[in-house]
Amino acid sequence: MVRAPCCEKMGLKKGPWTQEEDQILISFIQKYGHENWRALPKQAGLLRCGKSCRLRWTNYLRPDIKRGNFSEEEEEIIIKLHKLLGNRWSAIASRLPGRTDNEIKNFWHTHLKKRLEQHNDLASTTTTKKGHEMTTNVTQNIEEHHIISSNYYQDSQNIVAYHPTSCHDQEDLQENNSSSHDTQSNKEENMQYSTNYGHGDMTRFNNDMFFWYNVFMSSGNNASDEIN
DNA sequence: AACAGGCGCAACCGCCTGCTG
DNA sequence: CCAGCAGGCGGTTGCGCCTGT
Repeated sequence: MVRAPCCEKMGLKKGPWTQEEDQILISFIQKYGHENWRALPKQAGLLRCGKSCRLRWTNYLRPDIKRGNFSEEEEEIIIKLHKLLGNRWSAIASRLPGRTDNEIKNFWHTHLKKRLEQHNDLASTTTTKKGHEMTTNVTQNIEEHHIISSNYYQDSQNIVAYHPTSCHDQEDLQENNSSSHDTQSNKEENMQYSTNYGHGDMTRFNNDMFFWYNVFMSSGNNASDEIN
């Protein structure tokens, strides 16, 4: 399949957006919406490609974007969800109203990644010293559990992500807030464990189900607080 | 005061997926 | 069923700012 030519081949502008461009984009979207990103810059009189406009809008100009530092609660949620979902930033962002995938991705790479690495170093030395003594920190519980759960992920041919049905209410709520979020993540929200667990795996399945249910409920509570 | 290196973040790039004709 | 298009996603880059020397 041949890829459609992008900005650079069309003589369109690249790089940082000016205030004027922002203003044009905002007022155009407020008036006409953004049904067709590719046609939008032409209609709005912007020398940008549609992709660039979409990015600028979703990551920066959208009115419902929450700017500023991440709260501790948000950090916790990101860490938890990253353990669960991996680098699927849009899926993580869909649970943090007002935060964009780009923002979360940046925050992860600049703050949390390092912090967790340090934390892991500490944890490993602690474990060496104290054997299996573990704190009751939720993150550490996830750490342990991830070993099992990541196997489910890796075996994606048969096993898909598990989300408790109780999360669907939250998803429904968030659909209004983040309409731009992908069909992929929505799809995943609706996924259930497949029935590929063998009979002997059902205990593990139930334990995992219970564990992740708790994780989601605890993070979900925080998220719904944000919404309400 | 000047410089170098690191950091943070906005923006870009290329691939993937879903939709449509 | 297939090709093309548009939107979305995650990885990466580039640049301005900050901090340490």
